[in-house]
Amino acid sequence: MSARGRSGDDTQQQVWEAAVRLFAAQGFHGTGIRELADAAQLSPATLYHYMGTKQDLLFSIMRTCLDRLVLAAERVAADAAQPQAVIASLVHVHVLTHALHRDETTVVDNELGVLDAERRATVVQIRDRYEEFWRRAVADGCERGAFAVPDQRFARMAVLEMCSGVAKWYSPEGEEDLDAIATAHAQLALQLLGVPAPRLAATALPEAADVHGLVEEIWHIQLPSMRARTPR
Amino acid sequence: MSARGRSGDDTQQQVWEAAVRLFAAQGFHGTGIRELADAAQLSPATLYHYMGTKQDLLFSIMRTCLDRLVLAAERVAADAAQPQAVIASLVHVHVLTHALHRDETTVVDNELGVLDAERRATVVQIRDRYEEFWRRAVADGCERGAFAVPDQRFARMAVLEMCSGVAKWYSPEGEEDLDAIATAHAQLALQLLGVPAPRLAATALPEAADVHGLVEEIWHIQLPSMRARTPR
DNA sequence: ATGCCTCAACCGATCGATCGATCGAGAGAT
DNA sequence: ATCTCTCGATCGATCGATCGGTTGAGGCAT
Repeated sequence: MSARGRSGDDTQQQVWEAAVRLFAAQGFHGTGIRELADAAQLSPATLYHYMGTKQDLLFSIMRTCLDRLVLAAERVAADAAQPQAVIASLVHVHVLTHALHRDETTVVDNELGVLDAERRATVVQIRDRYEEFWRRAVADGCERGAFAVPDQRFARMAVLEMCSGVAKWYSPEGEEDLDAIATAHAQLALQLLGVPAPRLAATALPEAADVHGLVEEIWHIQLPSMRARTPR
Repeated sequence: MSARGRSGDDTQQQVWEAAVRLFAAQGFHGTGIRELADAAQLSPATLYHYMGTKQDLLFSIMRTCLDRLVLAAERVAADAAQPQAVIASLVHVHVLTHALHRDETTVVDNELGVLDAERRATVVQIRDRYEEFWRRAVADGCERGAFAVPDQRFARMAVLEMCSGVAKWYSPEGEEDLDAIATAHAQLALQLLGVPAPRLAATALPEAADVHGLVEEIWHIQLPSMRARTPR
């Protein structure tokens, strides 16, 4: 299928990984074409065969990452019924994936301004679709009296920011179990939303195994068997 | 004091403002020397007289911004006694200043990786000193039984992220009153920290006027007289 | 099997533009 | 006379992107 070398798919993935790593570490404008080509083990000219322009590459990264989030949110929202359960699942998925893909998160969050107006609008639209799931979950919980917040918009942005922030400090070398982190953040999110302590204790948090299956399918990854998925 | 033109202090400030605006909008590497000089109404050579190297300028911006935050946190921590009041004041100051100086916040948060190792370490050290005030406030509240969180570190990072996030969506053209936003976030932070609703209602939130004085002094700005500082 | 064709994969060389930074010189104030 | 401030001109390096051209595997007719 190819002339001397890796298959196209392998190369495509190497370009993706190199770009995400370098863009996250040094920024889009801080990463040169030659540097990117070296990291992907290609010549600059060959790199263009795969990525189009540099901005094309950035755009495809952002689009892919956000599309996956939207897809996951659709599934979660379709499954769970109680607003608390929806929030808990959204938080679990968000925290899990943002911690596992810190570099992607960094790129999506920091380099939006690099895109031209048209592409930025496209990306923002996908992001808004994602946030819409959170908006509905918060509004739903408030209507049913499950949540109590001074302002729904503030609360939504606060929960989103606090979950995305995990990508800024999480390190896989740390001792914390990822599911424990996700569960703790689900609890913090529900507390932020004004769920009283007694009712919080009675809330059934999502099964980690269910979330894992969803994440593994959409992100095409194999989660390491995490500790204590089914306690002894 | 100068040859034909503004005074040195004025020029310095114009460089600061141009740099903060451009670095925030296009990133450090995305902003050229000539572009920066144009925005500050200087020639590229004159620009170097004021900023040193480009990275010197970035470093001084970050240092100044974070020093102000630390100074404000020291004052707040010295004034208030109850952990709830400390958190509420920290949140109020943080939200107020991050909303009023969105560009500074963007630069400090996004361009840390640009600095060389030594300067980055210096900046991180100041940031850590700031976060230490939050750590103590959370720990204090937990020890006294005022707060209830699954993990103090997670809670601290969550509150910080949610407050900083205001800079990402706040617009001065919006209808919301800044003090109302800050107060709402103080309430959300206390809820996140597990303060039960009844006790929260009984908590005295900081007087907006006090916080305003602190902010005006440290940031050298004049806050517009805000609506309903003393409700009729 | 053999020869031929096509096309994705790949690259050395190089384009014009821009990058960050510096120099020496001049202008004006003290 | 000295010092601060100003700038046009220009440095070498690097930028993103494109060019023409080589390679070799897979398909096809013989």
